Amino acid sequence: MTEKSLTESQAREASRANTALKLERQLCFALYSASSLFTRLYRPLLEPLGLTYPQYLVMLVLWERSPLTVSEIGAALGLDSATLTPLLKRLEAAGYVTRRRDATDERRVLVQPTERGVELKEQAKDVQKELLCRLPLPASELTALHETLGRLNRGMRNAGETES
Amino acid sequence: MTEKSLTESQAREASRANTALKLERQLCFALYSASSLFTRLYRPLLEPLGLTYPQYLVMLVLWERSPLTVSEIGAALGLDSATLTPLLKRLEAAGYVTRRRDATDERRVLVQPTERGVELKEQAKDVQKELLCRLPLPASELTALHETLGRLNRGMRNAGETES
DNA sequence: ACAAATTAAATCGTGCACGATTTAATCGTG
DNA sequence: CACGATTAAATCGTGCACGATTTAATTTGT
Repeated sequence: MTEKSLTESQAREASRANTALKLERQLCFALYSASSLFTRLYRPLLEPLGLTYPQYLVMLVLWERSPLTVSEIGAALGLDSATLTPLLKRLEAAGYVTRRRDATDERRVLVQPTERGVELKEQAKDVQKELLCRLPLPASELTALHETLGRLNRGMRNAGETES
Repeated sequence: MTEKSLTESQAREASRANTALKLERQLCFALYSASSLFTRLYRPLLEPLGLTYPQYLVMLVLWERSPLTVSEIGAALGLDSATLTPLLKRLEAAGYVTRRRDATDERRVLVQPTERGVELKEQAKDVQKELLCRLPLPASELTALHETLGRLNRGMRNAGETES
């Protein structure tokens, strides 16, 4: 390799790398903003139900299957007991869930929607309908986004487990 | 419309609506998880630099252009002074930025990387390279994701401004 | 059967996010 | 010029997120 070709090659290589790094920086902003804005879109609609966005996510999990232990909810959302315990206590205080020790294993706490918590599911559907109207993308794009995020998330979960 | 056809039509309609609502619920999880996992992937790499992820985002903004006022940083990231003021004070305490009142308008505070803060930019590039390796998607998919998120974010920003 | 290891939840400290309010500087209009 | 309106940042209170530690129940190895 001559001096010149080496320099050119290095320049091309550096340029490609810089493009990739720039894309990644843009992705930082895009992902952070998307998550914040999505939450912000939900907040005023959830407020009348007395739910914050993380509380809503927990209720979504519990509406699918219950009772669940704190750890099971945590596995579904990627949260630990330090975050969930106080959140669940607030949901309990609001009358939306019950928390009780599992009789067969006293270490576990079983969480389950109350009757009021189950009723909330129907009101939440109206919120979801309203939000869908406000989302500016066609369903096809939302599906594509969901799939891409799914691949990304699976990969990131692996990267997290496999790390040194 | 006969009883029967009405019922069938309604059933199809309800089914389509339920599919859309389910997609939206899945998107809630996917977006929330993606943002959390992305942050979690960055965290151990940023920790040696003494930066949290939000602090890193602020530095990314300041590396592009500075000095900026608190409001300008806030506009770039969708954050208000209640969040930024303490964060910037921590960055200042770490020696990465300076904060000073704008002489031409004493209401504003100008924020600017210190020499140390500028040096950090190079170390951050190594972090970005490392993270890119750990990301499980090809550049083409990352680009597509960035574009889709861009459309979504523009739309959500409008929806937020236009709301009742 | 029992001690050590493991597991589940709770607790503590720090930092981010945000609505609401406060303080201070600037601007606009009479 | 002056005074009310606006703007910028800071402050306060509440809730989420997470690393690290603690407490208590269960499991494992002998």
